[in-house]
Amino acid sequence: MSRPASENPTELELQILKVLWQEAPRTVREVRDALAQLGRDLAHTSVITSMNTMVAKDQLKKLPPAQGKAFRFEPMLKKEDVSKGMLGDLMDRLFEGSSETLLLSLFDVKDLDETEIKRLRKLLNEKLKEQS
Amino acid sequence: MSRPASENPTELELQILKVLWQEAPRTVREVRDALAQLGRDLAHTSVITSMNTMVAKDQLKKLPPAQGKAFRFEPMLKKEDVSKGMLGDLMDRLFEGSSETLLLSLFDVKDLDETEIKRLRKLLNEKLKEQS
DNA sequence: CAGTAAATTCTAGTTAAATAGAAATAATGG
DNA sequence: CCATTATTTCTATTTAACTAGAATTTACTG
Repeated sequence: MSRPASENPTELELQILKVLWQEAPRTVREVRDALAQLGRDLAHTSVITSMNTMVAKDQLKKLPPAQGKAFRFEPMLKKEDVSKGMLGDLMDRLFEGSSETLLLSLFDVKDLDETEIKRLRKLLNEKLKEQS
Repeated sequence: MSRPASENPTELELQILKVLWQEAPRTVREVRDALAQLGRDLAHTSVITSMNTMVAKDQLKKLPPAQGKAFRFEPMLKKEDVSKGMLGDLMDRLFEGSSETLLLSLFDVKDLDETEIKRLRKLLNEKLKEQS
């Protein structure tokens, strides 16, 4: 046996998805430029290769060219779903599915200041209200 | 160029670390058995190979045999640090470093019930208290 | 002390992920 | 309609991650 394909997007795939979540559809060149902007300077062909495998994985959809010859791509996954998947995965693998343990760990990650904690609390209160 | 080594432990490495966080030091056989218990049934040699690379990565430390001939291993990383690293990484990559966005996503992951939300709120309140 | 049982080391194979060049293709302006 | 230029397709390379067998080493037991 070998390494299994991960359920969630890989690092590059995530970056490409994030670019397309901002605006879609986009051509490979547009995506490449956006990645370069973020400091990920890839060859044009590398981006194509990656995006084509993403199409094969049903992460992207390939649309016919608008005016030129360049295909356009749009995301097939929603940001919320990917976030949900990745965070849920981490929660299961690392925190045994406990949201509390996760929150406790969040305290370590960033030194949350008072304002931030209160904002988080506010979120919880709103969630409580909308649920009852 | 090729695929870069990930900063954080891989899946198998994480499972091995978790076993050793429960109790250490342990021998390869003990770790292997614990993994099998969790449904990850690997050949003895596979576990050795993996644990040796973990030693090379300074994730584990190899201790001399106690009575038999089997080396014992103990974790060099603390659970809190790994959690911090992995969660922080996810927060940066997916939520642009925003703990609020992360918390909002947490709502999607699990349908938190009232009790759970209140427990989370309690955690925040305690954090507030200890910080002032 | 020799044989056995267990552990380790060495070697190797597979797949995923990342990257990119060469060749082929297609659009468009002169 | 042809040459240029951008785009895509095909192919290939590299490394990480995962897995495990063969050969070797080591400890204990009768």
